[in-house]
Amino acid sequence: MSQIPADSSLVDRRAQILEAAMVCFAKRGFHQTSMHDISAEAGTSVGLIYRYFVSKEAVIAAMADRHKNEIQDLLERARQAPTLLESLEILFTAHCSENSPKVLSAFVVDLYAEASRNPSIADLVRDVLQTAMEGVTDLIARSPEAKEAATHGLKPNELSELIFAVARGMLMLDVLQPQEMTAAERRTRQLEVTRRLWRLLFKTEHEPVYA
Amino acid sequence: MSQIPADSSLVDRRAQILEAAMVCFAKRGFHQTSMHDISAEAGTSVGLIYRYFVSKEAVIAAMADRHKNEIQDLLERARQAPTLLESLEILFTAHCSENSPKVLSAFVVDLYAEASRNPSIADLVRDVLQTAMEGVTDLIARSPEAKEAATHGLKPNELSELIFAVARGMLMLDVLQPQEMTAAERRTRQLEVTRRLWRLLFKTEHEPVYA
Amino acid sequence: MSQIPADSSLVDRRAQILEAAMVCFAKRGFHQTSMHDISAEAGTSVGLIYRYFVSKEAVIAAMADRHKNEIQDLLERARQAPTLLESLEILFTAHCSENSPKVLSAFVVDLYAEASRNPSIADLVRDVLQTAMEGVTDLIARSPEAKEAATHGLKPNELSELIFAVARGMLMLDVLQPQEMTAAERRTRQLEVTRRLWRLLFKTEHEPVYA
Amino acid sequence: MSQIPADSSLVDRRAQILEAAMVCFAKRGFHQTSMHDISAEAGTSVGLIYRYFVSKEAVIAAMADRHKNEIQDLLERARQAPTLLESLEILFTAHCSENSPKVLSAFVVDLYAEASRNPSIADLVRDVLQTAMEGVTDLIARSPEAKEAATHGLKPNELSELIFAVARGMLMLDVLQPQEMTAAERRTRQLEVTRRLWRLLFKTEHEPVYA
DNA sequence: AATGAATGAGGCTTCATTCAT
DNA sequence: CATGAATGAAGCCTCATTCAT
Repeated sequence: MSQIPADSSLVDRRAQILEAAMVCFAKRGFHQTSMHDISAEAGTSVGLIYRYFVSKEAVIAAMADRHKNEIQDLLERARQAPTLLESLEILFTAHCSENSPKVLSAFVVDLYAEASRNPSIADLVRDVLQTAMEGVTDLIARSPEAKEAATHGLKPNELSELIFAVARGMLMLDVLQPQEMTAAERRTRQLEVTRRLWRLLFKTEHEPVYA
Repeated sequence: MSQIPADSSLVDRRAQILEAAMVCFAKRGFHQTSMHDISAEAGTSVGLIYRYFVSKEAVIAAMADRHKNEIQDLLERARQAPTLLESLEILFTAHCSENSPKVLSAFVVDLYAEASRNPSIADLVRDVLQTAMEGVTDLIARSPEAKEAATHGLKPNELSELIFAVARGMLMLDVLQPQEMTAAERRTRQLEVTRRLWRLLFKTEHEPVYA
Repeated sequence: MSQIPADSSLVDRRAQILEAAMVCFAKRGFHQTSMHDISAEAGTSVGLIYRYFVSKEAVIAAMADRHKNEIQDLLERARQAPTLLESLEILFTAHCSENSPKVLSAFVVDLYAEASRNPSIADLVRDVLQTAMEGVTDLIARSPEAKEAATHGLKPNELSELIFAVARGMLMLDVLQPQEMTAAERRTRQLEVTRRLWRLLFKTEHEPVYA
Repeated sequence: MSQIPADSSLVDRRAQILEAAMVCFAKRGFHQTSMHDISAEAGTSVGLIYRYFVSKEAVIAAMADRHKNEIQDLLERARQAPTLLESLEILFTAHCSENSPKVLSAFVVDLYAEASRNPSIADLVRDVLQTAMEGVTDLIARSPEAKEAATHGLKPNELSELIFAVARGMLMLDVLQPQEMTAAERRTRQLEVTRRLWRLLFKTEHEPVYA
């Protein structure tokens, strides 16, 4: 029943360490997180991390890479959604999910901060962004909502740029929310503003019903 | 009663150190910047910093505070502008200025990252944001453009929220730009997208002419 | 009673590991060589080394012991040589041989350095030295060259002491030679000076012809 | 009375640390000596060492440099001696002196070991050696002992080479001496063999009287 | 027998902070 | 006021050694 992956331990360990690193990075930031913090969170020894990562730098890079994959998965899931607006919602509320922490706003902001001084991180983030934006541009181009509606003379990629700008801006705002706020509350706050743009852009009369 | 030295060395020194700190923080981030880095940039000794700031933490806090003042000054200047769109432009291109570095995108992103784990910074940033947004809300409320135009049924504060979200989002994008890009180029890039929203919101037919 | 496996895997493994250790030790020195270095050079796992050696210390000790055996073999071969000078040459150019590395100058110098702080190594090195010197003393005592010639009133063991001192001194010089120098070139350099002493001591008129 | 050097603290500290390093290096070798060892021996904090040396590597390099200076001083003192043999004795018994440890045999052997894998150390040691040998070659050339005597047809530099080889070889032997042996005893042992060569080379009938 | 994942102590280095001058 | 030498805790990383498989 339970499938055992061939290279289980190796893959699992890496993933386990990255999971722990994500928690620490989101909580304390890259450079306030010590290798000891990560190993403690992962429940391993410090030395073990170096079996899977050459350096702390490499953990950060791998983390960034994982983020890239998460976003790609997210994009894939977004593509499956029946309507454009639902796609956007999937894409832009992942960081307000109760579930296992995959895309956390504090982490993303830190990632951009890191990108500002680490060219290889900058390249990666730019790449993620471009892929995601192209995905959304594509979604818009295919979307009946966007087609029918007069989108104010804006081209799909221009719409996409605006949508991503607002999403990033709201994610940035998210890190200011008090710790007490639940994921659901934060999600509501995010969508409130973001949807306002979407409506505007796509002149939708009737909103889809979200769970 | 108490004499306030208008430009005493005390004030100058503080400002000089903060100026140096800003350069370092933008270049390396808060936690990669050492006190020695700051003192070297300021051309003073390490010990001197401790005469004006109780700790590194305090330098960061003061830095955040300086940022608050910068934003308030900016807001003041924005209020002087003849049109709403010009006001917005002043407000949201300060970080692409050639001049002495007062509002730098890398610094702002770092500030938000810091806010995500330092409640007192978070409070301050929230405060700055609220003040600025109220200012813009007010500008919108008074603006003939916003009044005349059908602003899609959105209230001034809702418009303001959108405008700020896009501005933050574009600032975040700014840190990804390659180092070689000049301030002017980055400014163009920022405005290109941001103005698209403004036009949309305010249905302006004819753009103001910028230099 | 107890069967001694002539070339059992146990013996081979040990030898294989020691061979690898010699390469590493000569290249990096005892204490810069990690157990992983040795296992990698030997093409085995780290754990395996601990099946044959109780600790890294033990590898060094065994290495020293191997050196002792090498020197004894060398001495034996030296004894077979037809003339005293040929014997000496065999003895004192082993470290300039192209062949598999058995006596390497860098290793020997490191061994003496180690001896200076590890009494058991010091004992062993002293022992090796004494055995070899006694061997040479004996060779001299039996040698017609040394007998006939007026050896300046020096006794065989005094001659031997001088010969060994110069040989050690030249070996020490050998480690300073640039890496590019071939074994043959280094050999020439060694013999040039060393032979000068031999000639002096034994007043040989006609040199033996070396290859 | 006591002269205070202008840049006392800076020079003193460096010297103090190097002095401590020499003690540690001679006792444990370069790579078994930790920075903590050095700081403890010097009676300072670990961090302070980094105010005067960029890295441990730099301490070793400075140490090697100090050695170079010591040898040059020694050479100068050797030049002052009335006879060649006295000069040689000064030069080749420095490492058996009771006084503050300036040239220690264990350190020198370690230095050669280090030279075998660190090209910049090798360069320095080669340089020291060449300077010293040229000095001795010069002393020989000027020496009446060497001139009058038939030096076996050997040229001054050839004599010098032999003398240095034996001296190095005896220094190497010195590290094998048990710890209990006093400096005086070791000195006697060194000279016993070394002088035998000198006598041989210079055919001196009457020895100078040593203390 | 053999492997290599795992451990954790310890080494090098940095850096916020203090304090004598 | 100002300096920068000094401290020592803490961070990153390595490595000898163990042990489950």
